[in-house]
Amino acid sequence: MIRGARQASPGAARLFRHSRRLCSNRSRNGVEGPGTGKQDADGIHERGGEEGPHAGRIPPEVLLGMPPPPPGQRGGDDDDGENLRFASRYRSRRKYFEELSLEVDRIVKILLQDGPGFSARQALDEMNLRVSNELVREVLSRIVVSVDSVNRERFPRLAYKFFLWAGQQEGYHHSTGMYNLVMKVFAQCGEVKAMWRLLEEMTENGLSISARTFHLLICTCGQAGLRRRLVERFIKSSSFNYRPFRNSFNAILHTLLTIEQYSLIEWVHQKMLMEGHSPDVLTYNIVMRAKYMLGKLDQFHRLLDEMGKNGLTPDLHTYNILLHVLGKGDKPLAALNLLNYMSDVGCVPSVLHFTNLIDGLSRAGNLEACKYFFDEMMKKGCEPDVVCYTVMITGYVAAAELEEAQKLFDDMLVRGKLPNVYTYNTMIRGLCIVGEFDKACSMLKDMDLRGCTPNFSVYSTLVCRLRNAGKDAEANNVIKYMANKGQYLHLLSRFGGYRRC
DNA sequence: TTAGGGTTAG
Repeated sequence: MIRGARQASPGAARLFRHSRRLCSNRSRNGVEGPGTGKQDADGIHERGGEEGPHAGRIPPEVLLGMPPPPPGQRGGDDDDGENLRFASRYRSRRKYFEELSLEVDRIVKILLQDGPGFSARQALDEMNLRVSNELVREVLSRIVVSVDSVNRERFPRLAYKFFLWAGQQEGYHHSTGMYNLVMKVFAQCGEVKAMWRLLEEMTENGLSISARTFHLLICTCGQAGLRRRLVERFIKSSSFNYRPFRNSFNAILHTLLTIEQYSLIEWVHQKMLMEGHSPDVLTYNIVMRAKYMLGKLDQFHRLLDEMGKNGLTPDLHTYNILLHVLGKGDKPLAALNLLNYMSDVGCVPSVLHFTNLIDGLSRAGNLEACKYFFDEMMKKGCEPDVVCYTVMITGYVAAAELEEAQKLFDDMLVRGKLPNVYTYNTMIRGLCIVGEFDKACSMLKDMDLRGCTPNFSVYSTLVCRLRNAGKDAEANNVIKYMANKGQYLHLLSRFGGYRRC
């Protein structure tokens, strides 16, 4: 047993599981199911011993970004040579990734042993590795996904030790992406000062700074004042890799949108105008979304007008937000006109547009219009997907029309659309609302049967609703069910014993 | 990381 691994936290165990995680069948909600591999006494999963086409390693077709050609599909004498070349390339790439994965395993083991009496640096030197971008990225990525509350002091040090060592190897230079990965480890562990030091180092080394760097840093700024200062720094920075200036502003605005900093978007937009940079469609779309989120609908419409006056043509994103706004404002007729207009100007509405509209209408409580557009969408040959179904179901659940919700739920199964964790959560909540607790509980099991791993919210919804209905025994059964599967044990305390939610 | 859509409760 390696030293270091003996005290392995679940995060340390994940360091070894990560490559398998990539090749395992992830559940539809993106939440890991319980590990199925063998475990040793320390909780570190052994490699191998699995069956199936993806056992133990990243499927090469995933890494290659292309599927292997199905046997027989590329037949014909002329294709034989190409098939052979493809197969050979495929095999050599697979071998490369298998070897890479083994090297990463060894490096991780060495890093975990680092401490008094063991120099990880020396052990890494002795490996005589050829350091590549892929190798460094994979090691750092494993650390990123393995950080937890137990190792959050140790892992940044290990990551940085490896990062420093790798940066000193001949023929290898850290890229912006690699700095971002270490920064991500620091961010996860609250090492804010270290992140800023890395930023300085990137600048000193002449590396460009990306929107990702900005994203990582802005998330560490707790105060609005700090966020503004960071924005200013990025706008002025010659190493920020977006030029001309409008693109720098747009990159910043877009990042702010992803972290829901709507007021800051307004501020940056004003700054952009004051500095004389003209907005483009992307700028308008982002700022309009921010205005909508802030409830400033008058300004939203003013911007829309202004956009047209400035000669900018709305794009599919503009239509998306506009349809949602019309739906939320319960304006189905205007929405219908807009959909027709979109088709006329060659921007054919997609399932996303219909979903956005239906979502808005459902929030406005106009289920009749939701159903109308849902049917219209299908008439136009646009197949509703799981999100669209879920939006419709959510509308019916909100109106406590469970029969309709159930019909849609059944319909999506018939049409081969698998419900996901959002859909189940909504159905379970709806069934609880109308007092159908037995059905709600059986739906939880149905999820598992269909390979959809419940997330903690699903359990939480069910437990809280059961408790609020005075069904403490049933609630405890759900908690036991969850615990028996070994899921979310670290969150068990949130249920707070036997009290009501 | 220059883009789109969905749940809940805390």
